[in-house]
Amino acid sequence: MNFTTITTARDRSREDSRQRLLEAAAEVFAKQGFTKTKATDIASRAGVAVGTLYLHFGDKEGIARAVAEDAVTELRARLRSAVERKHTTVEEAAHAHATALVDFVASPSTRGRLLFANDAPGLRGDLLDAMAAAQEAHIRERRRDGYFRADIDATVAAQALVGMQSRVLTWWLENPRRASRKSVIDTLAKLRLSGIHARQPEEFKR
Amino acid sequence: MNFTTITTARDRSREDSRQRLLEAAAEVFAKQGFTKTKATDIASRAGVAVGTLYLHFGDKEGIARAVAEDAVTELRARLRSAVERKHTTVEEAAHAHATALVDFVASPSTRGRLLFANDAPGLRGDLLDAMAAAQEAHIRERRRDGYFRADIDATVAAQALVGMQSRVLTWWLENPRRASRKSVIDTLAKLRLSGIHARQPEEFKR
Amino acid sequence: MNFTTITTARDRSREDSRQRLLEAAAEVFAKQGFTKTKATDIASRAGVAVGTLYLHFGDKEGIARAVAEDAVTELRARLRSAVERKHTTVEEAAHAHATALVDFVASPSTRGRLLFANDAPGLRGDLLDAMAAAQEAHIRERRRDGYFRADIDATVAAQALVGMQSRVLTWWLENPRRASRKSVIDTLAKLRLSGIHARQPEEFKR
Amino acid sequence: MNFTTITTARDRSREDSRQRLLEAAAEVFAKQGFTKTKATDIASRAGVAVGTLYLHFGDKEGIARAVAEDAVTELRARLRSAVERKHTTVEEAAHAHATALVDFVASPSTRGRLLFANDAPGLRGDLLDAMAAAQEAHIRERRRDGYFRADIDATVAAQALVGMQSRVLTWWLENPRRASRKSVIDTLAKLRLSGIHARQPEEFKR
DNA sequence: GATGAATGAGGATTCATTCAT
DNA sequence: GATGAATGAATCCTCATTCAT
Repeated sequence: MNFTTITTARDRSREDSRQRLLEAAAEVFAKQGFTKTKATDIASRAGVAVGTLYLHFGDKEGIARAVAEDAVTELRARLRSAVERKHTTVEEAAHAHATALVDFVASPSTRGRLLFANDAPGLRGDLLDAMAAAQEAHIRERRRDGYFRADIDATVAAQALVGMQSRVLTWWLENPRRASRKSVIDTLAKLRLSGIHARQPEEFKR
Repeated sequence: MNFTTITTARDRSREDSRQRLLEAAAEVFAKQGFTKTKATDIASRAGVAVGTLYLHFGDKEGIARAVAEDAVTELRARLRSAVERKHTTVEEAAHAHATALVDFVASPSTRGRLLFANDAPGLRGDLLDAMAAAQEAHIRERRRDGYFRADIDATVAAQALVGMQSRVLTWWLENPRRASRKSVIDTLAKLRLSGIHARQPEEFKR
Repeated sequence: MNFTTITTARDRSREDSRQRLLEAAAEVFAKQGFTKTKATDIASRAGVAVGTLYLHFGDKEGIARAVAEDAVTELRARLRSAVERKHTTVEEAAHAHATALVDFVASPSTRGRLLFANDAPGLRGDLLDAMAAAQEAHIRERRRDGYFRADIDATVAAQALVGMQSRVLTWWLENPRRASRKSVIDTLAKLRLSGIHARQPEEFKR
Repeated sequence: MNFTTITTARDRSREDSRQRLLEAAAEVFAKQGFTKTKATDIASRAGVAVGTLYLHFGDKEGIARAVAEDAVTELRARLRSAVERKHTTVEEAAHAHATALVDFVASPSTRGRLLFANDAPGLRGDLLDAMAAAQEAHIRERRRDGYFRADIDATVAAQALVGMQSRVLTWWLENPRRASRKSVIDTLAKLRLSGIHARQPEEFKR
C-alpha cells in the first residue's frame, strides 16, 4: 500500500488550479507574447479568478517563469533520453539530438513554444543562460572522451549552439512553411557536425 | 567646392536633435530593452523634449526601428568590406568575418549593441530576419563557387548562423569578462568552419 | 467547588482561538496600524486560519474594536484602582494616575499599545471619545469637592487631558529611548497638576 | 520695473494645476480621510487628469504630505506672528497663541482641517513630530528667560502640548457644537498657562 | 522645429471576505 | 468550529502620445 502520492481533495483542487493556470499561460504567452498578455487573459482562460494567479505565482513574471521552467525541464528530459540511446556514429547522435529539439517545439504541448517565443523582459535571457549552462556542462564532460573538440572555448561554444538552435526554432515556429521538419533537423545536425563551409580547414584534414 | 554637406543653422539643429536621439536611444534600449525604456528616458538622455522624439520618429517603435536600421546598415558595410578583402584561405575569410562582427558590437558607438539586445515586440525578429535574409542571399551566391556547402538548406542555415552570432554577441556584451575577444572570434570562426564535433563525418573525409 | 470556569475541550479551544487572535491583533495593529494590517497577518501570527478570525469577529474592524474594548476596560480598572487608593496629597494622586497610565502601555501585555497606536478610520477617535467621556465624568464629579478647578469647560478639558496623555504615550512607545519612564510620569503629573487642579502644588507657591 | 515675479503662461499653468490639486486634496482629505479618498476624487475635483496628480506629487501620500506641509508652514507663520506681537502678560501671550490655533482650524481654508484630521498611515505621526520638534525648540529657548518652567522634560512636555492641542482641535472640528470658540481658547490657554509656565497666573495665587 | 505639461485608457496588483470541505 | 484556497471589485499608478505655446 502506498499512500505517499495520495492528495486530499483540497490539495488536488489547489494543484488543479495551478496546472490550469500553467496550461493557460503557456497557450496565451505563446500566442500573444508576454507583454501583450494581460493577467486576466490567463486567468479567464484557466477558468479561475485573477487573484488565484497571484496567489500561486506572485506576479505576472512569476507565472511566465514557472511555465518556462517547466518547459526547460521537459526539454532537458527529452534531450537526455535522445542522447542516452546508444548511437553508433556521431552523425546519428547529432541527428537524434536535433530531432528531439524539433519535435519538442512541434509537439502539441505549447510549453515548447513559449520557451522559444518568449518576450518577457529579462526572462528570455535567463532561459537561454540556463540552457547554455547545461550545454556547457555537457560539452566539458564529453570532451574527455573525444566526442567534442577540445580546441574551442566551451562557454562561448555553448552560447553559440544554444543561439543557433533557439533562433532556428523560433523562426520555424513563426514560419512553418518556409522549411520542412526534415530540413530543419538536417541543417541543425550538419552545422553542428561540420559547419557551413564546404572545404575543410587545414587543421582538420587527415 | 562641395556644398552637399552645408546645412543651415536650423537644419543643423534639426539634424543634431535627430542624432542625439538616435545615440541616446541606442544606449538606453541596449541597457534596458525596448519594453522597459520610456520615451522620456531617451529624450532626457538626449537632452531634448519628448515632443521632439515624436516629431522625428513618430512613435517609440519608430525610433527603435531607426536605430536598428542604422546599425544594420553599418554592420553590412563592415561585413562586406571584411569579406571583400582578398583572403587566401577559407579560414582566413571566416576569421575576418568573425572579427568584423565582434569589433562592431565592441565599438564605442553603441549602435551595434541595440542590434543584439532588443526585446521590442517583433522588432528583434525583424532585425534578425533582415540579417538572415542577407546571409541567405550571400550563401546562395557563394555556393556556386563552392565557398559554401550545397547540401544544406540555405534558408535554415542562414537563420542558424544569425542566431549563433546574435546569441554569442548578446551574451558577450552582458558578460564581457567571461570570454576574451580572441576567444569569441575563434569560436565563431571555427564553429562556422567545421562544427562542434571532434570527429569528421564520413562524407567530408577526403 | 467552582464550575464556573469549567470549559469543555471544544469550548476551551474556541476560547483559545479567540484569545490568540486578540493577542495577535493587538501586536500587529500596534506595530503597523489598522490600514496596513491584513487580516491574514493577524491570523497567521495567531496560528489560526483567516476564516477563524471572521468566525469570531465578523470583520476586520470587529476584531480591532474587540481589542480596543479589552484595552479600555483594563485601563479603566487600572486607573480606578490607582485613584481609589487613599492618597494624602493631590500630588500623590496625580503621580499615581500617571504611573498607572505609563505602566499600562509599558506592560508586556501589548493590549495597551493598540489604544495609543491606532489609525482605524474612526476607531481611534471612538476610543479617545470613550476615554474622554470617562474623564469628563470624573472631572465633573471631583469638581464638587474642589479636587478639580471649576473655571474650565469640563468637556474641552477632558479632551485636552486625553489628547495629552495619548500623544505622550504614543510617542514614547515609538521612541522609548527619548525619555525615561520617570520623566514621562513626572511630566504628565506636573502638567496635570498645575494645569487642571485648583490648588497649586507646594513648589509653585510663592 | 520688477519682472522677478513674472511667470510665463506655461509656468502659471503648471503652478495652477499644482494649486488646484492641493486645494482639492485638502478638501477631499478633510472630508473623507486619506484612506477613503481615491486619487481620481482629488483629480476630478481639481479639474485635471489623474496623471497630473502623479506628475506633480509622485503618489497619493505625496500630495497628502504636500498639503500637510503647507498647513504646517501656515500654522507656524500664524503662531509666530501671534506670539511676536508684544504682550504685557504671559496670560495675554498664551491667549493669543490659543486664539491663533483655533482660528487656524476654523478658517475657511480647509488646510487647517487636514492637519488635524489626517489619517494617512504614518503621516499624522510625522506631522505631530514636526510640530512637537518646533514646540520643543521654543520651550528650550524661552526657558532661559524664565518664560517656561525648567523643572520639566522639554521633549516630553512638547509632545504633551502638541497632543493636547491636536486632540482638542480634532475633536472640536468634528463636534463644533459641543463647545464655543471662546471656551476652547480659554481652556487651551489656561491649561497651558498653569501647566507649563513657571509663573503662576494671578487668579491662582493664594 | 521645439517644448514639456497634461492626458486618461489600460493593466497590474491587493486584500477583505466567503464557503465548500 | 476550523480551514485556507478562491474570489473579483476596487484602486493605484504608468507611460505613450498630444498639442497649445
